Amino acid sequence: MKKGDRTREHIIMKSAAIFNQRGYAGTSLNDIIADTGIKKGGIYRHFTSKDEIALEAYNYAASMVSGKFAEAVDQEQSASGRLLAFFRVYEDVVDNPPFIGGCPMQNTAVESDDTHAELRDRARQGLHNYLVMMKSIILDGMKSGEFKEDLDTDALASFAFSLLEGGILLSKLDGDNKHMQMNTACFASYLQNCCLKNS
Amino acid sequence: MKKGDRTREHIIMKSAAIFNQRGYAGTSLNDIIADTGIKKGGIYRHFTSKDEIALEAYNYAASMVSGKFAEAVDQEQSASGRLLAFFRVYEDVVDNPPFIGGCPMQNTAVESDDTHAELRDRARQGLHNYLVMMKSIILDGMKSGEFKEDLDTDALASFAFSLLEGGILLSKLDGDNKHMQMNTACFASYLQNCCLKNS
DNA sequence: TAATAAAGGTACCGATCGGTATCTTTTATT
DNA sequence: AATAAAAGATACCGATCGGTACCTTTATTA
Repeated sequence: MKKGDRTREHIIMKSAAIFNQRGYAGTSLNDIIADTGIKKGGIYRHFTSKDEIALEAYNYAASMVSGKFAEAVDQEQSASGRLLAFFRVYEDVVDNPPFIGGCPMQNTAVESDDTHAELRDRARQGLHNYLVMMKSIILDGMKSGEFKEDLDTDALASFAFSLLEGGILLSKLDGDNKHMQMNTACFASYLQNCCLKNS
Repeated sequence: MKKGDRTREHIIMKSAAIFNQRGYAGTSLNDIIADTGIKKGGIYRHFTSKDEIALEAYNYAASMVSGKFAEAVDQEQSASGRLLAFFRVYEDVVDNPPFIGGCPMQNTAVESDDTHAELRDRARQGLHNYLVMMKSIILDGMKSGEFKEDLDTDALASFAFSLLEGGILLSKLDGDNKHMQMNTACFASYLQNCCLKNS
């Protein structure tokens, strides 16, 4: 691996952290210069524009989070456990989120939905991927006999993911993990009382 | 009412729409000038800074939404109906949100949590107000016998509000109200199966 | 209607924005 | 070790940023 490639990765990692905390419009090249220690000329050797940095940075941040999701899901056997694993990744969103600044999909969705079509489309694609993952978990649970057979997979996936993202929002804004914790407990009891076969 | 006061309100209304769509960092004074038709000198006669405009604009947008919440809640008699009324306000978040750009609290929370302390504090105060409202509705439902007596009001309020905000996020990002609709249905069935007295 | 206060427009300020041309230094290749 | 290629720093570009001084116009009051 060449020096330049390592530098490029370094820029992406550092700027991903800044973009995920301050947003696209709220991040300037001088912020990136300050955090990477690389001057403007050095940065623009590896990227053609701020836009390109932002897109690469989003990919990096999103892949970090999805890696932690996959890791948490793989540790669980039951469908219920796998759905709840998503919540565990964000259980300490206040002090130890899977990526600094919180959920990249959420941050990008909220900032870019009306302003930056390319970033919004990536967030949208991420959303679809997660919903597909969750629906697949739910379907497995139905096939294995863990869940009732008449569950609406679309509805349950949207429900779970909305609750997760909403919990992240509330806990980050309040500076208190309690909202995530209570949501996780409520979702667990919902699965128990409304989705499990013997309920 | 003097001319200047009307102009000030006009600036606040217009800029509230811009800020709620593009965010604080993403909105420039030239954007406000373009939308209001008032030149910089005219604007700065009524405000001391972009910050002051943004804070007033947030108050305006937030009050618009909370007015629609109050209106929707007042139309319902039961505690379940009142909780579901919050969802109805955002049932067509894609094409007809209570305020253009979506939920001001959500937008402000996500953009300003790491960057603009004053705006973040207003969003945080708004969150607390809504949670208090919801807890009060739940408590009323418990007292009236509609709800079980052992409900955790904090948990149910966080749960409901998280689901609402998460649904707004998903539906706006996806450009499809279905997530809000499914969440509303799921929440209704949760109330039915887990909160009502005879369940 | 004349005087005065309020409101808004014009033109500018220094700072910062994203981006580029060019030069020097470092790295990799032979 | 010599040389070529890659990487990074410096210095600049025009445009736009938020903000202000000052002047003209419009409302308001006497």
